[in-house]
Amino acid sequence: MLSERGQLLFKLLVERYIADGEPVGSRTLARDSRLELSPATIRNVMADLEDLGLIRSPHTSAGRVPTAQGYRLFVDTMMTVREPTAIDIERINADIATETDVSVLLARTSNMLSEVTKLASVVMVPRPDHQSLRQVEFLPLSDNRVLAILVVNEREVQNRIIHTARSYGPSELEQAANYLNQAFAGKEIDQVREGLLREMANTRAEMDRMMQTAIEMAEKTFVSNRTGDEFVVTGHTNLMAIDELSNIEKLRQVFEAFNQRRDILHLLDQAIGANGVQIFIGEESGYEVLSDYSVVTSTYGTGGRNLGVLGVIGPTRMAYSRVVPLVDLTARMLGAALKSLI
Amino acid sequence: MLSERGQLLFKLLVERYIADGEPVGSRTLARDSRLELSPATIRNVMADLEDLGLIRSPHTSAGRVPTAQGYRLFVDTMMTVREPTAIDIERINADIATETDVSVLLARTSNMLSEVTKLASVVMVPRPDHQSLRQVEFLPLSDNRVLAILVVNEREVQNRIIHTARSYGPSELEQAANYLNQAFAGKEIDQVREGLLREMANTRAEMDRMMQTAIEMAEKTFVSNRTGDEFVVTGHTNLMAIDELSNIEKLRQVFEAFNQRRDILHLLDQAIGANGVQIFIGEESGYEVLSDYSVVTSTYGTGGRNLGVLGVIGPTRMAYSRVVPLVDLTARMLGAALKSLI
DNA sequence: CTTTGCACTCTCAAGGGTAGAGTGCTAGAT
DNA sequence: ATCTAGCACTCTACCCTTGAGAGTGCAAAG
Repeated sequence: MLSERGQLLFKLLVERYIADGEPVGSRTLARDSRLELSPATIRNVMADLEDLGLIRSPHTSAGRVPTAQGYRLFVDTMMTVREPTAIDIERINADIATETDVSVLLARTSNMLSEVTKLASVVMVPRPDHQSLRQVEFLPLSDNRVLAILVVNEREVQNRIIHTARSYGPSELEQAANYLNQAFAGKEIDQVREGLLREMANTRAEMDRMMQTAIEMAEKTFVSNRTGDEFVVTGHTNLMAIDELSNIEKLRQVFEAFNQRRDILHLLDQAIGANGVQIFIGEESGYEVLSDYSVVTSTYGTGGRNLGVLGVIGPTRMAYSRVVPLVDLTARMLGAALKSLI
Repeated sequence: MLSERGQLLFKLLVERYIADGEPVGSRTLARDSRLELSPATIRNVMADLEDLGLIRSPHTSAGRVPTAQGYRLFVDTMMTVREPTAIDIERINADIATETDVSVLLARTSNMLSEVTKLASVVMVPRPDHQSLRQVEFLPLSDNRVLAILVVNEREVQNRIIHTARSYGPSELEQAANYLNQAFAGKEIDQVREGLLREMANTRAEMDRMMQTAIEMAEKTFVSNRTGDEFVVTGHTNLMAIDELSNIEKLRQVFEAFNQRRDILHLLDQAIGANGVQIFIGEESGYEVLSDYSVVTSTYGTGGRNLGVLGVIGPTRMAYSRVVPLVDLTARMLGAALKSLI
């Protein structure tokens, strides 16, 4: 179905096109291939490749460029990855290994990745799949409002302002907090609410004022706040410098997609399922806006657990052989860095 | 120095150019002006305006466009502001008046402003000029680290992780927190540290273990964190749709400026000095990247105090008469909204 | 002071011509 | 059976020209 020679020439063509960005003609390919074949022979092979849907001509006399399907074959079976240079590794290490604040770390990783690849980079912020309560605290504010401070997952602080039916005094709130801390510390936050409601049913009759306070507070505090996932984008301005993407309207749509967040998140969600590097070429991502773009993602995590996804977005003819190992390496180093922090 | 007629025609020219984006010729202006003057006469006047540096021709046969100096004169002395439409007011109100979370409010304001003006919008996040401590809490973490939670300015929660020389137990930390809360609640955070150091000097001899703990905690917790100011940018993709800015490299530089934040912050800092709406035309902003852009800002605040700056960035030929009142209105409504929240 | 008339300049879009690149096909060479 | 050479053909990109249109500045007349 695809001869040895066909494969070789196809690979060369893709590499050449990625390097130059110009459609590749038979003469060029003949020269490159060192096969001592005439351009005419090459043309026959190229005609076959075109029949297979791997390459196409932008117009009659303009060499060939890979199709999305062609890129797919290339990255799947014939790409020779170029290991990151020592300089790149050093760079990645310097930015990732030293940072100790998680959210700064993620931002910095994204930044580093977009600078090293010269593409737009996305790092998804991990959504903790469990939130165990460590401590809760209430402070009265004016106008029947209470500030609730939760410490969750050992070190993460959340706070929210809750509106209450009546005003509560400091000591009432303190008692309620004490009770909740004692009864529910270490429990999953989702379970706290349930637990309380059960408690309430059991002790309905003799419920004292303190318990009532605790229950009102908890009801309003422990509402689920599965905040929609977040992600960090950096280096999207790099895309403006890439000449074949200078279709400004198209570019604008992609930028809008970053802003809208919905599509990008959905795309990243797809990627979090699989382990390791994944490549979406052109419309494989499922989004029309990305038709001229490819997305290279990798999951990152500590130990066996996937925490999130990171990746880059660039033109379909990005240098996969360089980008893929960079994304992979970054993901692994980020995972390692997080391991020591979480 | 500038005749009545000169002024009239100049104003017409600017308005026309802002509306169309095409250089304005003498014939067009003659028709517009309803002055019953021939184009030739108009030409003479235009020659004068050109001598004054208010307008210029892009090339020999292409009508005239306002210079930066021209825009300056226009906005200073002859612009007739168009009051925001009821729809705009409604829109602004809907987005601003209902939000109760400050940071969401600012983001939403920026978003609304860029949508209403179709330009890029910036809202600077106010830096509180005082931070009074309400309460502090310590939680032990692993590896000689302690999580400090501060409640500041009545309702704002900050937290930081501090590394300590030895490990502390929960009760030690609780005592230290109790002491600090009792001694320093309501005080300026900057003063807490000083106060503690003084205290330490006084009681050097008989300092007990609890006090030592309190002091170590406080030293590490109350380091100044005048976090550099922040701002929110939205709608910068709007700029891509404006045809005269389709010089992609230039646009890229402006986007980079948003990312780098330094220049934009400095620009906003300039604006926070003055009260009310300010207009920076072209390079008046002091930044070369913004040479084809104008910036319209306004300070916002509650009562007499300026809390921050917001504004829009767009092409020099933006519709000032519409944008200026919108920025002004937004700033005042944001100020009002904040008043009820702070 | 204003207008008319006119020559001039410049841009923009359309048209035509050419060079170059690359193709597909066929017929002959290996 | 496979490869090559030759060739006619197609298409783009670039350059040049050309003409229309817009707008100008100037001089002379109203």
